Amino acid sequence: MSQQILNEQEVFRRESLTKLREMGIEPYPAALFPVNISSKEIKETYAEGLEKRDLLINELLEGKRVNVVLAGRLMSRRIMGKASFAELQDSSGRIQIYLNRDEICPGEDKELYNTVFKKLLDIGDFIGIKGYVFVTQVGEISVHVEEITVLAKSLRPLPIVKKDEQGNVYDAFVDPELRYRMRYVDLVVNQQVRETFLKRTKLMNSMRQFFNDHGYLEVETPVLQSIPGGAAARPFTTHHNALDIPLFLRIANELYLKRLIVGGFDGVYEFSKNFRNEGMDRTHNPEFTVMEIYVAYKDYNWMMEFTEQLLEKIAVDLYSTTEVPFGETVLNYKAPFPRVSMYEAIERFTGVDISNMDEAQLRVTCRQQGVEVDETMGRGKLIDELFGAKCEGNFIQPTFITDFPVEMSPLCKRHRTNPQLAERFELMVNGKEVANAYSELNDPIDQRERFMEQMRLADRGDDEAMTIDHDFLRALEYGMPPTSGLGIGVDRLTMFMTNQSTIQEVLFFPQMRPEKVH
RNA sequence: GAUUUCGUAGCUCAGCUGGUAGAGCAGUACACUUUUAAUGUACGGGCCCUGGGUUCGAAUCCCAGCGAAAUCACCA
Repeated sequence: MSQQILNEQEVFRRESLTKLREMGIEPYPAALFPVNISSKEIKETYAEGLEKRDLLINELLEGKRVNVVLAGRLMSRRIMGKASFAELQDSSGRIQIYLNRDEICPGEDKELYNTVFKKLLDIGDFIGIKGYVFVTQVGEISVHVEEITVLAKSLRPLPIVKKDEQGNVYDAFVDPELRYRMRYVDLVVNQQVRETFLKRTKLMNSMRQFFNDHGYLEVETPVLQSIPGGAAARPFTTHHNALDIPLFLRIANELYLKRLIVGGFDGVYEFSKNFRNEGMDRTHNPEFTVMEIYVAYKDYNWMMEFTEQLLEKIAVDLYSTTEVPFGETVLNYKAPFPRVSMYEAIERFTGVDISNMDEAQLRVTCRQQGVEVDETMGRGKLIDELFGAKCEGNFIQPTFITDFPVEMSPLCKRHRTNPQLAERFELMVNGKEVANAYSELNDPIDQRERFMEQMRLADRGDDEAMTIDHDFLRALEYGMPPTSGLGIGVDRLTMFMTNQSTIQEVLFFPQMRPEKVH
């Protein structure tokens, strides 16, 4: 057991804790506190229709007196002798509270105000108050406190962020390392961080509602998989002791959802935490969330319409408009979105029509366009590189890119009119991929061949090639109806919908190197 | 993985060409019965990320390490 080294302020707070107990006040009481209103409800309910003069003189208010019980953290104090103002922060926001010594301590004993409130309580402590609503001389809706209860003592000083009348913020808690490592502090102190995460939840709820309204079923599929399929990525590996087998954290849930379509469900979706053992940067975290949905008897054209309706709904649910600011621009999610085929996109941004080129011609074209390529790259990979380098970043407003090379899409049905292409689209927003969808490959023989092709790639040294999943093939052999599937990067979509430029800002607890202990 | 920048009080930050530390907020004490970045007076608070080196002397210069951020590379 190592001795915790306390700074001066932590020592004071522990002393206050002891003194509270000596006074017979339990700093961590067990009983519930009968909260009956939130700070936001008070402000919304009483904001209108009350003349401040009417309310200022409390005696005049006897008839309209509004008793409230609320609780939260003490976030600031302005002590003026026998009266004090403070701010209480609950999950809905902050409200000013007013304490008067002789009202809190009606008898001779003034300890509760003089000692407990003024000395032993600190910023960050949880308290409960009972009192009534009033409006101050300058018009701020406040709570006049009649009873105060200690609910939980805070032993560490919070960063103090102050704001002036113009809304300028002083001493903001901004160090990203501290904010990510101690997200709880970040959330207490930075209102806008809290807003971002509320929007994230709203976004996911909006998606759920959309899918449920269509009658699709939310399901759960295995996170621990013995064959990490459905995507091309390096997995995290683990081991099951009882079975004595290696297991992998899923890199995708696609193959399981398709098994459920085989099983007879019309539409299934899952918010899937996926895990990929790859690099981290401002758009990649080792664990991340993808929403995948599979709908039977549909194709990728249907899915495009479904996707743009979904995105439009999300924007409206979050902002009551389809226009969402992002960085310097405004993204407009008003459906329909433009559809651009990959060949068209490449022609638009390079002036070269590659639709009839073979591998050798493509390699020359790439080099002419200044795209680095090597001899191991096949036709599909070359097109992908060309698109990534020359086109991708140009699609700022929501745009569907359609008809990818079939080699890059081993789980996707061949295009109905061009067997070199796949019936696949990606939704690009702000130059980044947000969603990916297929007319799903349901021909078991073609699927087996595609897996074999992946194995050949693996033998050639492509460590991202997919592993063959025999049970999945068996499922397809029983028959999967024509199906369209869609995957949406929830973290990335949240970034775009909340105007954040790093994934860390939309994950409560982004992956960090372990903190050093000393 | 590469490059660059950063790491000083609980928080936000100063600290020049080397002379072992400052401010604001927060804290402590006192005053103050409607303040709101409350105010006034006084006082505390530092392994200057860690470890080496150069030097009479290092927060400062050099090297290494640890952590973070940005850019690039990689990456369905």
